Amino acid sequence: MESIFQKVDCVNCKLSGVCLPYGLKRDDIPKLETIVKRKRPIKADEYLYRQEDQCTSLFVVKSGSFRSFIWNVNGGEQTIGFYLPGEIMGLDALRQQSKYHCTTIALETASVCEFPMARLNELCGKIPKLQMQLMCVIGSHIVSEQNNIVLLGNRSATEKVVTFLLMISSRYNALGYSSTEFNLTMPRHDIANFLGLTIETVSRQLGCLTKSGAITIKHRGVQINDMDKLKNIVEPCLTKRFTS
Amino acid sequence: MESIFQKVDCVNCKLSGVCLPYGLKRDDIPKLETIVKRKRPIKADEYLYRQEDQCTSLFVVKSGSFRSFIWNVNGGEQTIGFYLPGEIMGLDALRQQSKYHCTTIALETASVCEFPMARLNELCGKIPKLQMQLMCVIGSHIVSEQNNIVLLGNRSATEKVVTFLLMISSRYNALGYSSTEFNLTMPRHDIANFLGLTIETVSRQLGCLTKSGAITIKHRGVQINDMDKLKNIVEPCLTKRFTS
DNA sequence: CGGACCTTTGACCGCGGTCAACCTATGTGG
DNA sequence: CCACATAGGTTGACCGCGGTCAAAGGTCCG
Repeated sequence: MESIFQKVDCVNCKLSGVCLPYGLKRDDIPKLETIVKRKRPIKADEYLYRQEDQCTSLFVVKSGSFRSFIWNVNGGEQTIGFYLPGEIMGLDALRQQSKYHCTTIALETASVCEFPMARLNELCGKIPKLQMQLMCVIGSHIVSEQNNIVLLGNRSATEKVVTFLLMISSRYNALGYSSTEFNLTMPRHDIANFLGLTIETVSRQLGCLTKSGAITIKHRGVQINDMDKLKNIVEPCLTKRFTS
Repeated sequence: MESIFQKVDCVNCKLSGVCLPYGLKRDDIPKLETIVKRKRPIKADEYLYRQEDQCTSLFVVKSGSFRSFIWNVNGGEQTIGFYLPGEIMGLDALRQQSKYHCTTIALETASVCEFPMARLNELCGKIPKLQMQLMCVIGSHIVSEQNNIVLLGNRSATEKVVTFLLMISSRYNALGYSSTEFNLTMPRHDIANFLGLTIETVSRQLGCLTKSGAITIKHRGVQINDMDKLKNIVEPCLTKRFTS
């Protein structure tokens, strides 16, 4: 039986600019590669980890996309985030010896790189640059969670949906993909749940945006026709205060 | 002129059980103490740091309480969290060389311990236990931010207000204070803004809870008379699933 | 081609926002 | 000590956004 782990090659990975090896010296990268596990592909709706699992590893999306959510006490779920290539998952695992605080599943066929926390911590002690990059990645994650809180705060349904589209757009853009034409890999249900809205409201908002000509929607496919119009919806009076 | 920094004594600090020195060997603690700055008290409404400031330090609340918020583009603010003694602030600073992503102000006269990131990172390389504890503290912070997202998701005004009271209650309890009688250090405006509600709605919800006998409110003072009633509001059908 | 699932669209209504008035606590100056 | 001002908090009346319920259209499976 073949190993489920594939050969790891961080140097030639397209995501090396945003992942943990970033900034490392050339001869430090092999040290990191030895602790990375690259699992076999994960199919749509398969669990990456569950809320009750002992948490031991961080994960970085290599391809595909994921969704994580928390079971609330009534059995319902609250989606807390979506993850695209290069993004880190399982940061609750920083508290070693504890359990994951959320469940993460694949939205489509996907693959990840797995970093066991114990060995990563150890390596951070030896490679200061790795420590710095880990902190940087964690900091970015915290900032993006703060942005989610702002998104869910005092915002109308229109603002939420538009902000969501713009967030996805800029994340694809950062990966080198088109910022104006992309596919939503998650069903409406997940978007609605994430935004604190209902499926119907999301659908209606997308309908309105389509009628206004700002976007074109075909099922999961999104095309942004008027980026400025979208930005003006979430930032009605763009002052000079933040033009830096 | 006297130094603005007071003598640091982590060993005798009441918060040592939740702060960064936790788990360290006795002779490692002085090393940490040398990098901590303890600033003069901060008065109500004074800034601890601002959104545009270069970020260089983490802070732990020593006494008093804080609120942090993000300016949105329209000039309004979105409160993203409240901080009680022992809680960590300024984690956006993990991305060194960047700027704080939110602004933090004191809700009342307060004091903090300041940990410069550069020196803390350095020390983490030398003291593995410190690295572990830092990761643990960061992990807890991330988990609590995830909980905030769940709080703001698909919840009614009643659920939000009750959850807020229970969160504050359990945090005071963890500090060794009463979980049933405490003062809210923030005005209604901040609570409402944090929960994505209006002042009037928060006030009405507190009014209803008072009428039902579950709580007694006197201005900022809260007394919880029926903890179970509150818990049942946010967890209507408490199944055996999570009784662990 | 049938069936399951996802998505859209419409009609209705209730929760929570908005506006306004009033109440309460605290502080200041005469 | 009271008169007054100010900020924070409460309460009521009204109404619109978005949730709920229902039904119909689309898409992707086998």
